Amino acid sequence: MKLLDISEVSKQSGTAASAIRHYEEKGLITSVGRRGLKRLFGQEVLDQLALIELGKKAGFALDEIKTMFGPDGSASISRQKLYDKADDLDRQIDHLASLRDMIRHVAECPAPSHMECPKFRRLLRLGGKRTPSDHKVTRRGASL
Amino acid sequence: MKLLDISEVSKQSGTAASAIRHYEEKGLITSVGRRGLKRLFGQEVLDQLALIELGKKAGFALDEIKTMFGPDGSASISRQKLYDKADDLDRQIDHLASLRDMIRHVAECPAPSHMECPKFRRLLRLGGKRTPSDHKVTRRGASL
DNA sequence: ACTTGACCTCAAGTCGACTTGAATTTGTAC
DNA sequence: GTACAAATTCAAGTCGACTTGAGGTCAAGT
Repeated sequence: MKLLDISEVSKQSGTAASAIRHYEEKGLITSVGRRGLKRLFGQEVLDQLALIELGKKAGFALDEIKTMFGPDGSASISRQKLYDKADDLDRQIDHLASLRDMIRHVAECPAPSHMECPKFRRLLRLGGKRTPSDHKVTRRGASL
Repeated sequence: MKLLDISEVSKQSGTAASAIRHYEEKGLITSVGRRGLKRLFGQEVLDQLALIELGKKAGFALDEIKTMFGPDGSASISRQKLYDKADDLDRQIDHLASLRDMIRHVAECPAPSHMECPKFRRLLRLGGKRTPSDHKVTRRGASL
């Protein structure tokens, strides 16, 4: 298997070299060795970085990402914790959808002040509170 | 209309007093006056704080929230910008949904290593794909 | 042999959103 | 009129995720 130096990894992943070093230091990824001083990485690091990127976009801290998927990409974590995280995400998705609706509404509503618009106020209340009942379909396009 | 002092606002909104002061300093909210040194707020500040909370949950920076809804809660911003934000949110929701699917999958998949599971890799690629407007994401959450 | 440029380490800096602490000023309660 | 809790200001600290900078090392090309 071909080994990559840090600039190669950086180029292919779009992640800054300094960030890659940072991730290694934090234990999210591992270099397979060195040539002189220079780190060498296996191909799998690209997948791991993609995973890290995704986790970050989802708003997880590096430490959380690290515990979600083990250092080798395997799940060393309890099922329950994973389900909890998934539920967290569902909640966060609801928040985002609320805000999106609210913003679209603001863009269209003719009311002089948004706070005077009952629809807006409803959306606001909806976004701030947690209703265990409503499971909205928020995702566009692709199904699982 | 009844006026609230900061501790009342804090209690009713669940926002720390220090945070409320911080928001005022940044211009996201305004106190309507003082009694001695003490700030007095109108009822509307509660709605504004709810709005700020929501915006934060959606991953927006305070400055962004400030420009989204004017100081008085009115939209002083262009429609186009609002639509753009809404689109950002849609994109972010997709990311979250991808990660959620991935996590649920990890919790259930029997494959020895997730990277060996084609379904997992598909989900990873799906979540990692770059949209043209997707520059450096420095902050957690949405760009712009 | 030597210069170059990519890479290294380690410390310190940055940015956003607050929090914390110290010193001070009130309005109210006794 | 004095004590007290609650507010105030302002400066500095914290946390996460990096970035930046200074100074050092090394393999490869000329």
